[in-house]
Amino acid sequence: MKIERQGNKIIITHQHDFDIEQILECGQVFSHYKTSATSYVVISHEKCATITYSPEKTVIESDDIDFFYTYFDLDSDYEKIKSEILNRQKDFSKFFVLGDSIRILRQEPVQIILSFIFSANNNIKRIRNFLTKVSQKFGTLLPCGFYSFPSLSQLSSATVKDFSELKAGYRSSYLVDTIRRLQTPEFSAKSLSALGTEELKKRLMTLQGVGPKVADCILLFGFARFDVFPVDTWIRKSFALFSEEKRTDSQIAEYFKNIFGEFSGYAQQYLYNFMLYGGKG
DNA sequence: TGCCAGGTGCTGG
DNA sequence: CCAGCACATGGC
Repeated sequence: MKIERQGNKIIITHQHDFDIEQILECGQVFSHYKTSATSYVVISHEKCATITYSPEKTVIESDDIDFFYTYFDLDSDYEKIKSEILNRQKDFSKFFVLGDSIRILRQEPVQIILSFIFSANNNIKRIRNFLTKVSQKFGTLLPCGFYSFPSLSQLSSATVKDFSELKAGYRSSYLVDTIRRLQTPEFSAKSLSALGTEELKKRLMTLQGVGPKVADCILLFGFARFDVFPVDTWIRKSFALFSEEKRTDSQIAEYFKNIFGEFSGYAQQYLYNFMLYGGKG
């Protein structure tokens, strides 16, 4: 893979480990828009990037290109990550078939926390539709023509009724309560980043609507903690490919973490993507 | 149409 | 501690 910087652009060629469709459509991010057959717009909090792509190259363009260099995890070596996974389980390569150019995005924690609270027992289309409505109601119209994901201060006035009107259902009160708690000292960015993975998971699980699975997704996508293995309905189904034994979600997570260790989060995302697109046909 | 979706909270044993 | 159930909503 070749990464080139030109002004406010990043140009990627020889794209062995970068496929923008795989990256954006693998269920890790919900605040992006397909603007044409060959372009996307991605929103992270108040930042916006335009991505145009072809089999030969991908061009990322933004007013804050440094931010998106980190966002797309361009410092990480995915050849190494994939080989580490294969070292730990030789026949895992079959799960790369439908997505071997995924990257784990470095997303904004508040956006991830609120998005994944809504994700529980829900489908990706509806999650995206809801978050778009939240952005339109509470966010700011950006120069790129899309709305920002709202800040906590923009959301601080939101009520249960507001979210109910946006069809958040029973999650409305979880969101309101979480928005309030995220503004308290125990959820300051500084105090959270000081915690180890297990301690941070416990802290996150004190939030309404955050159980073990949502907490793992927040750790992986919002805090770049890769020693987690979120178990959702697709991973639960996939476990039949690994063992005939009936296991609980936490036992399934432990099974995979024992194999993949510090690369668990990456392995989970490849397996999840395989099930999501392979399972549907 | 009924089942399912990147599950969680609550309750009873 | 764990199994079982209710839950808002809409995609398919």
